[in-house]
Amino acid sequence: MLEKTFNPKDVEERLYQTWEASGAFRAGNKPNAKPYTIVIPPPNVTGSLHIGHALNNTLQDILSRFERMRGRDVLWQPGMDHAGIATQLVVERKLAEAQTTRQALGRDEFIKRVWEWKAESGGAITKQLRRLGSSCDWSRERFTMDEGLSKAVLKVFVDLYREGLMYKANRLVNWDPRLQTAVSDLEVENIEIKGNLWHLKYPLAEDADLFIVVATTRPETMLADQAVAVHPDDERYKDLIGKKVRLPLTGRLVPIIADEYANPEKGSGAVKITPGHDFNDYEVGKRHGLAMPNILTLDAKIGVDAPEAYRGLDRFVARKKIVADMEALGLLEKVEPVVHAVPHDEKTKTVELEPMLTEQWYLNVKPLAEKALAAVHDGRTKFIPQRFEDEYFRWLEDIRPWCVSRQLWWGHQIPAWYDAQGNVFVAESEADAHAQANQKHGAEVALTRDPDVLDTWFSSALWPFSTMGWPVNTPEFKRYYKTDVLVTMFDIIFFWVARMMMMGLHFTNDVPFHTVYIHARVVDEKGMKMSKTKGNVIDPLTLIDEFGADALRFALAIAAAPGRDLRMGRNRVEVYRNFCTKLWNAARFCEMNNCVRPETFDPNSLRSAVNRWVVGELVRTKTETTASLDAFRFNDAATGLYEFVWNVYCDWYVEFIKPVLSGADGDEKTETRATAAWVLDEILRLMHPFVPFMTEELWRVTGEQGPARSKLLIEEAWPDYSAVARDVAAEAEMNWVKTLISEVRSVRAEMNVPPSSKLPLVLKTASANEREWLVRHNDLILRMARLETAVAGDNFAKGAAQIVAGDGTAALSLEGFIDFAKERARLTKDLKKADDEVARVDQKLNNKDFVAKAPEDVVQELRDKRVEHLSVRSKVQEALRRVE
RNA sequence: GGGCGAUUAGCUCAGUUGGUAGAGCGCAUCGUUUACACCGAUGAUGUCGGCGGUUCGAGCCCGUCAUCGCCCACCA
Repeated sequence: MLEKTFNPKDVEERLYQTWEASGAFRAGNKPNAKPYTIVIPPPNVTGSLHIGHALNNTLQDILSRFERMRGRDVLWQPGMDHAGIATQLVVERKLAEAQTTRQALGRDEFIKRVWEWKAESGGAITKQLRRLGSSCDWSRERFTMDEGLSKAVLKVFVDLYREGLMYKANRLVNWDPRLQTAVSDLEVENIEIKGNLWHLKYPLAEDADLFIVVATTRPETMLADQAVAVHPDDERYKDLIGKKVRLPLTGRLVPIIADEYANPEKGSGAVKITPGHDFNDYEVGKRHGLAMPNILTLDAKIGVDAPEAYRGLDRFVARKKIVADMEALGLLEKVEPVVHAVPHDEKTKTVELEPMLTEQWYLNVKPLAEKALAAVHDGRTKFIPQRFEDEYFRWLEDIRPWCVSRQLWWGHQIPAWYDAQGNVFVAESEADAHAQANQKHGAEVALTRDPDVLDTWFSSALWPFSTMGWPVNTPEFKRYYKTDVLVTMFDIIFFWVARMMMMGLHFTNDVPFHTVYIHARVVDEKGMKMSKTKGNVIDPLTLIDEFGADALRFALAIAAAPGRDLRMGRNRVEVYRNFCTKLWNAARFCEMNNCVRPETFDPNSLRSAVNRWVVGELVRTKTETTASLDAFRFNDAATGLYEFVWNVYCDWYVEFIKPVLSGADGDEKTETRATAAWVLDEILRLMHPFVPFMTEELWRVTGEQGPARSKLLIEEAWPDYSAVARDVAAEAEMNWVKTLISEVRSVRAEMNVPPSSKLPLVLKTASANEREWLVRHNDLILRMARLETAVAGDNFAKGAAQIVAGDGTAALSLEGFIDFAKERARLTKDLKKADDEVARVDQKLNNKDFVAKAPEDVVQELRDKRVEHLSVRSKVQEALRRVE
């Protein structure tokens, strides 16, 4: 028995456990089937499920369940990312609460604590993914810091080093002074802030009364100035090139140089050059062989190489002091307020990053990028929507070396060891490094390992194949790689997608996936990006608690236009909870009317038109749903199902069959019960990828009667209706019925008769004055009677006939009406088709411009067509007359 | 500065090769007659952002402008 309402809380957990225990999620269940693989974008181990995850995983789950039902051997590979910086920060915060620091614990102990923390709370997000219904193969869950994945990381690093692509270099890098680590170009967020452009006077060495004015937003860097640059063609400064200025505050002499980098239009036209603290100046410095001193410490304070007055000052304090000192010296010409973009850390957006000269590991990604570009250009991997390919191309075409080292503790430690002389030995193991060192030195020497770890995205880049056991050529790797589709968002195309493409192609010689589906970005109801600070975050778990996972999933799926913003709010989920309830109640209707699944059911042998019609609509819906999912049009698939369930099955079909089900027993009633139950069953299959919990529960309860179910719904097959003939006549009849009913509805409105929801019963429930009207319009009655005969058998017609005959104005013969209705529907349709064709042709031919401009043979062809259509038309018309 | 996306009913959005504008929510009126008030019926509401072009015909194609959003670059 079905409860009056569906209570998600009561069934979701139980059903999930049933599924998991059944082994339905496991890959390899169908060894002879074609594999279908999705690797999950691994959530951060520190993470908790947010609404974006909910969308991402709903879509993956829909695909997984759909393909599983279509008979594929599905591997949905789950796992988590160690998320270097994020995780380290979380654990450090915990340490701070315990009044200690990672430095106090030491590296090994700290790492141990991180693993402990991971063991404690690391499962949170996977539990939440389960609540959503995600059918991942949990037996294959991976973590980027697992032994196997770490081995893959080591091998990749060492191989790239041996190929000469991985190297160490001392360069200017984006430095986070708070975390004290390098970050990659991608992790820099430029934020516009209000600042000042200070115009500083630098006295010439030869004559302190003469000045050259430089403009800067960062006066504190003048302590490390190495030159003043002017444009070689700048008339104002031509004579000064080669002379020297005496830097105020430090008293150092630096040259005035000519370099095209100086832009005469900007500032004063002369620019101070600080190669150690600015990316452009760094290039200028290299060109002119300038020294590159660093006057900042790693936490962005003024360092020991600066004049004593400034040492130890924070960079912003030093800035104020330097401006004040310059002003006091009369060397501040003017201050101009400017808005300019300043690099910030991407995570908190609160720390200004500092260009810092440090030694880091770099990966020359250029050769890898070329392969990655080619693979998308030649279509081995395609993006949905396609426009993201352009972004991908743009980034890869202009790619710069990837700074892969991070000065953190949590992550994959770089497999490089140094001897006392600083020689580097890169190896997959310490023993191997020692072996290399021994060979070089001819004796055992002490080695120290590089303390740095790799960028988190380095291991993420290997995810599609490292999770399959690579570099070992495992059966899984052979079977499930390459994967089929990557479902992700546009914000990590560069961070992750492009890098997986590069690494995948380089190390496996194949693309990691043939399709990249870029899903929407979920924003709040006002279109604002969700963020904790704004307080507009919608918690998917709260929504699941309130409306059920099914409602949330359907709400996400039906709104899932790729690559755009998706506004999500509570009331949207409510709408689809209502839809789920509607389906539940349709099932209750069937149950109450003893619509039990028959032992066998042949959709082709149905006699009643309404049953044949609903089967046809079902077939159409299945075809469209399949096509939509094949094309990743989740919204179209969901919309089609919504409309079929609500507008076709509930609004029309259920209403139409009520009189039959309440009528006398007989073949028609038996047939209708069977059809109602069968179509409901098929709805459950089609809906299951979207709404897995409710459909599985309905599958279970409806299985309590009729033939026993052999499988869970999750294990069932996607419908195949190739043997079901679509009954065009039944569809035409139903369209006719619907048209007539709307005629009656408008008549009722005209007559001011209260509308009724049970319109197919209009004749039975007619009020006295309505009946009177109907009698007056006997013609319409007859038509209703005829069509209802065709649709629902004798019951309707009898009802109609009773009304009419009861008033003594008409009597009705029922014979021949079925054939009549069918034939008429077919002919009317043909007639309309012919009329449309003729009208279309006429429209063209009546257009003088067209006739004048179009080529002769085209016009003649249309004339011939017109004649042809007219002859068809007259034939059809004649046939129609005969029938009527 | 360069690029991309959006602009359709009060709100949120569909609209797949150009052919008479759609849904849900909301609103108004009515209705508890064998599933469902998390419901049913009916109804009102649109110069499809502006202007120009191509076409017999444009929400859809082209140009241009406007507003909003995103990405990249610059950062003296």
